[in-house]
Amino acid sequence: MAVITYELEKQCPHTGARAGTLHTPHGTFKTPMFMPVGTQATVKTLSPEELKEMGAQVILSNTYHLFLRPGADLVEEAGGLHRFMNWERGILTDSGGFQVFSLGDLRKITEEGVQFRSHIDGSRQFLSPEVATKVQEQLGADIIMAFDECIPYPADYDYAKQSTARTTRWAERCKEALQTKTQGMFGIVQGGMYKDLRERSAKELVSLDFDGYSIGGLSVGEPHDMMYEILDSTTLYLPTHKARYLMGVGTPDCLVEGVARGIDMFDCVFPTRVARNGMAMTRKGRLTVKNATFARDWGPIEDGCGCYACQKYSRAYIRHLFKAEEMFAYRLVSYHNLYFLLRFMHDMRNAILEDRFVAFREEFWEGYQS
RNA sequence: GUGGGUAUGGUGAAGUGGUUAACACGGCGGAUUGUGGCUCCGUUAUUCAUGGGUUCGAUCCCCAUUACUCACC
Repeated sequence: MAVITYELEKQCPHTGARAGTLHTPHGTFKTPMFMPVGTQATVKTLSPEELKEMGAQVILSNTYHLFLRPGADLVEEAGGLHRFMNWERGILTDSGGFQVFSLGDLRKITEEGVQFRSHIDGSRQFLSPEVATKVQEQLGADIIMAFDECIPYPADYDYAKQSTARTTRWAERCKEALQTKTQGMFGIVQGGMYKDLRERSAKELVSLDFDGYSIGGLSVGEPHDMMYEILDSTTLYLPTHKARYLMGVGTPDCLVEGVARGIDMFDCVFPTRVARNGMAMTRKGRLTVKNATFARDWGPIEDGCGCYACQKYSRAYIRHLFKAEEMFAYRLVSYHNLYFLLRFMHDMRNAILEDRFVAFREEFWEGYQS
């Protein structure tokens, strides 16, 4: 019996949208879901209590960062990530594959794994399917990710082809390296922007029988339409009885379209990162609270929002905090953005369950300005 | 009171007798999608304290005024 299982509750008859539940050792969660990102064993600026109160279910943390600091041994000694960071709900750890490519300097990739320099102290480091799996076992997340290579965009066909093939071989090695019986593992579909490579990657990973499937290498700079097309030609080959996770996607428009294409899980730094830069997310689109036009705006970030920030503080006050570079500014907008997205996913799920997802999608696009 | 020095955008400051007056910070916009709170991009002085003069031409040279500043009494 697998530790991570997905149960399909309802599928939209007109689109690929699905509502379901995800069973994990730390609880059963509702999908489609958005997973806040807590890179260094903390969702920046927010406490676990706050995350719970806004309805966060699974959060994502990071192998790459925790491997470098404080180290997997230390987290294991602490009793695992859940105890270390005081989060009793679900945790998913990214494998480090993406970070090695986006953060590490002087990386050298071989069949064996990736050599890179730490972005913290420049020291030489090495990650491979076996190391990443071992580290993630020590971290103790409910869901661990296979070690992959995220192909940049654009990438030529030959490179994408050989990289994707290697990611598949690495996935196989991750599966073999996995020892624990209390953690599930997802494989990551790659293939760049090439449909045939996506198909092949998906089919090969499915044959390895993972607990769920991630779609990686998207939202890396390609046009949205291209991403949607590739999504369509990927989910086609994924089993319906397992969770599908679109990595790194988190703007409302992409979430709606991702859900419409049968995605169950998403994660993204977007809501929390832009929050720290003074941008709030709303149903109508982005709102740059630090803009001068809000200097004397006494209303909340978003009318009708039930979040703590909107209940208690004005745009004018939050703008002031940003101009003064006060930390509370980051907290308030991070809170709002995550609350907004979690609420948004919740609403989408209900729409699917109540057979009105198509209308939900239409209404969304009518009111949203990207 | 006497003698000297300095006056350039919101701030700190470069600069030259001759088309569009550096740069930094700040301000104002924008970017941000498997997280450095970082960063990146664009924009921001019809004008060089005020008034007069020299000159074909003055932010730059001369005079006066004003302000600030240093030294001495």
